[in-house]
Amino acid sequence: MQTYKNVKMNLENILSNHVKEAVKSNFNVALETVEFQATRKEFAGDITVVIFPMLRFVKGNPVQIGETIGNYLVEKVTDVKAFNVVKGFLNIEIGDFFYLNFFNIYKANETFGFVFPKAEEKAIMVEYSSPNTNKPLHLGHVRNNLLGYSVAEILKASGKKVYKTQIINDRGIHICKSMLAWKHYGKGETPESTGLKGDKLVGNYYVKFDQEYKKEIQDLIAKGSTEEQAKKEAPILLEAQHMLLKWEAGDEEVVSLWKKMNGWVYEGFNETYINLGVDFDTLYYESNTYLLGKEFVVEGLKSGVFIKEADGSVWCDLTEDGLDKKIVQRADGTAVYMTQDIGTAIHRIKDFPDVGGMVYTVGNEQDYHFQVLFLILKKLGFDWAKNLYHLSYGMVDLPSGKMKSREGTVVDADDLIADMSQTAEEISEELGKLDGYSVEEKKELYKTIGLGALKYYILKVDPKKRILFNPKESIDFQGNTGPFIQYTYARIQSILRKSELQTVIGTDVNGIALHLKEKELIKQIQLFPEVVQNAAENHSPALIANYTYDLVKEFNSFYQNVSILGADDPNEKVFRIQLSNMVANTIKNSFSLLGIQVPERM
RNA sequence: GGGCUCUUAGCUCAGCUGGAUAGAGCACCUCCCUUCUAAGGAGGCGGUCAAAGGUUCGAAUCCUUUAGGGCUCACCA
Repeated sequence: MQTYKNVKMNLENILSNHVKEAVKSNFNVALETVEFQATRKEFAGDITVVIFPMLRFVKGNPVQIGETIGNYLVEKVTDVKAFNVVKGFLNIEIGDFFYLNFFNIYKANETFGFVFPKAEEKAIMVEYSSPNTNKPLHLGHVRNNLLGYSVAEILKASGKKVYKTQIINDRGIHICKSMLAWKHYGKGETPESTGLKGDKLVGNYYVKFDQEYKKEIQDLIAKGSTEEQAKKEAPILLEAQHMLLKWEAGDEEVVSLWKKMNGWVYEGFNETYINLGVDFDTLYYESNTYLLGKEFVVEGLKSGVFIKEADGSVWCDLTEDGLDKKIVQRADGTAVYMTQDIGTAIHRIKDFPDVGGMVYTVGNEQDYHFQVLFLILKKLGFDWAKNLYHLSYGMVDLPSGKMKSREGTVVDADDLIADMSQTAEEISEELGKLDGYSVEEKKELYKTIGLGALKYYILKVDPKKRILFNPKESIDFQGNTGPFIQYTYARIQSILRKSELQTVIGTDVNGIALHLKEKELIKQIQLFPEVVQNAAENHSPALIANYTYDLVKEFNSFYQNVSILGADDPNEKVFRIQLSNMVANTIKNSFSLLGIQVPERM
């Protein structure tokens, strides 16, 4: 397994200088860098020096150069036990002491791989979720939430202070539509009276509006209107537009209905967030921020970043940067989407002065929007504008194609979570697992497993790629899946429980000779900090997911081929038990970055 | 049409500064439960890395062109 080619274990740091010295003393050339990679499994060795890049500076045969460096290292570096050269690759074998030493380091540091935030470093604000308040969350939001949450956790683990936030789109014609339909057809229904989740209830009225709207269009067409006319003139639509105006004017009745229905939605959303295991440190509401950016339009005009047209509209000319001209304020003086986002960004920095950058988790259909937004903020002269990142992700497709609310092919988030638990239950029952557990314990476990499957299935894919969400495969528990990894964790816990029952004698770990599988495991664990940093830099939970899978595969192979509790030497037994514990610990830490829980038994 | 982006095994995906014979899972075929949890392990089958050029000692990876898919180019959000 060779997932991370650029292995930067401590080894690399140790060896780098020695290799440079070897080249210096033998060839009288000062190298700036040395290229390392993990040794392929079919060759003996732990780490490999690539000789090819040196050929530009050192003249000669790569094999001979490799031999020379290898001899030097064996002689001078205690950790280097042996070497072999294949073509331009110098494979170095490391002594067991290095691994045993790492083993002792890890034992003393349970949060191995996590970095604590430095006080002087700026915080990062991560925005995700950001739904409309007129309908329930669906599969697309699930991807957004999981990605945003996970990236926030990964950034934390990499040593950043993080604020999680969202902007709630609580304003606009869409919520008026639900309100209107509820007023006309709702008969005073509430979540309590219907037993429905608030967001579901409001969503139903949004659908109801659409149905009535369509009916009215048909009626108008029957009476002789064109379709285009009818779409614009349907009474219910006009009423909704009127309602929006009243809302903006602060009409008491409209505002109180708006507050009531949005309140229902928030309660419903919260339930979904709790089920998904995501949370927020601070919230922003569009109804509070939509007017914000305007003062900076004035500033931008002063500094010449923006230009006012004859009709009064304000523009930002980005043609020199290869983009278009972008409107930032309408002729009537009202704010557009872009203005609002400018205002919100500035507002956030004012609220949290320790924030020095932001991550926006928003679908890739808005790539252009964010490119423009970031550029405008730079032009306005904010120093934090260079630390903005659009965490852009692809759509979630179904085997039947795109999700379309009109065609009823939208996968509801709550239904999805419930389905996953249900399937976890069916499979577990069939396998006869968990016999003798209480109903509550089982229920909890099914949820953990079902959610583990869902989260892993979504997070293991590179964010920028589209996901094909195949319901059948997403609940698969074999192979590269969340439950498979959870299962391995649970199995290790079982080993640890059993090991407690046995009297374990001996703790002298230093005397033992390492099995190949044990070395592989330790190497994989050693990569963890590097993977976390890499994932943080690339904003990619997929790196964490695939790393964990590799680790688990490595462990399973170990588990099947090496006796843990039945080791001959008591010291070896202790070592293997503790090594298993290290693996479990790493799985747990790694999965916590994906927001996935690990069960003690399953 | 302009811009951005994706294309790797039958299917779903890894492959991170260019390195050794391109890797997993699913599916299909062989083996392995009297041994710490078989939701597991060992192996087999399966590839023109969309296509063609170029750069390089070396390209799935970088550059150019082409084909196909997606997104986007509103005084909507």
